[in-house]
Amino acid sequence: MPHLSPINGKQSIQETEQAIEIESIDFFVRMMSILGMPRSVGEIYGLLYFSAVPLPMDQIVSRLGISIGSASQGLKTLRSLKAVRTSYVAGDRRDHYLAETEFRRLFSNFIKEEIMPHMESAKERIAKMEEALPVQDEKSAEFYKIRIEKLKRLTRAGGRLLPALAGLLKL
Amino acid sequence: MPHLSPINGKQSIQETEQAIEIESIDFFVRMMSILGMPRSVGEIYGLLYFSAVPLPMDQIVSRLGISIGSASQGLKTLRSLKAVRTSYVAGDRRDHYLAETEFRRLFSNFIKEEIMPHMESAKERIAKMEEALPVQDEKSAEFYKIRIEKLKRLTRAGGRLLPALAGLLKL
DNA sequence: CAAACTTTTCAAAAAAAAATGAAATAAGCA
DNA sequence: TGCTTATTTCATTTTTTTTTGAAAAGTTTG
Repeated sequence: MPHLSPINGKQSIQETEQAIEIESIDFFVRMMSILGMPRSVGEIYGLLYFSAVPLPMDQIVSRLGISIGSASQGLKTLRSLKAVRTSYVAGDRRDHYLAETEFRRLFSNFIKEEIMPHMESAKERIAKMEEALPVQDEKSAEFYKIRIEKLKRLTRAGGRLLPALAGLLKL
Repeated sequence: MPHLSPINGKQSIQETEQAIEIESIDFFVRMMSILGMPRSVGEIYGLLYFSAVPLPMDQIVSRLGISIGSASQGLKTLRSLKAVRTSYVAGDRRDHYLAETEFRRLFSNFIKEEIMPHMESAKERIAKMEEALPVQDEKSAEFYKIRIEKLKRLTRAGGRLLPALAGLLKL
């Protein structure tokens, strides 16, 4: 293992920053992957989260060693979740990106964008089950009704609880 | 499109059950995929959810048209989440599976099994950041401290809120 | 205990998801 | 406007995940 520290054994400021950056990227890559986001999205957010200055895309590309295609796609995703925003930097025509660090808002956007649309289509699917049901008139009909009712309660509860969740997140 | 209904235009009980089964499988395949579970797991649960009788694995295999490997794997996953349980059927040596339909409990198990372990490793990663930090002693140290503090609040809130979530699920 | 049946495991194949990079497009500047 | 730089798009490649199927392991019962 190469010797990276100064002779006195203390790590330089750059080394500290680099160590934190690595942990941050690791942290958010895993976080995002729980939420079903690709690695690159986690990497970009992790890098920006501990950057005091807004970074242009080419900096993101070179520091993370990812392709410009991935960076562009990842930033698009992060923008749509409002997890990053662009900040104007005088005398530079590139977009510069900054991490949005208010997790409550991020979370709320994620639920609205990524989860709620599924709840809608779930409701449609339950409606189809109910369309099919009424013909059924033997004893098993009761069983089906109960199971469908459970699904309805689940989606209703989900639809109410999930958007309210962000509010519960007292950070 | 082939004519599947009887001449009177009403659908048979089997057709109704099949229609509901299809919607159920569709419903849970999507549900599970939000939670990062493979298609086969959703299919199996969707089939069992609307089955009044416990089904043995070979029934699951033949009705879903999946391999026995997938079925075995999927059932293992579902068992570990306590989303299915086996039920004894007299005079049959095969295991018979039944869906657990109490979503509150399912949800709670999912969080405990799939989410909480990540929260633990997140805490370890934050600890590493704090180890790296103290050397840093210029003005930017403050920035890092604030960001790390935010992460700590996030993981703390997550660790408390997520396990409590199932309790909020009033179905 | 051995034959018949059931289930699990796991290497290989197939499918799905993500990353790449180059061409196309867009946007700022002289 | 034309030149330069920045960004997006998307067909292709790479990587990861899931499924398959057959062999191994495990069970039950005659």
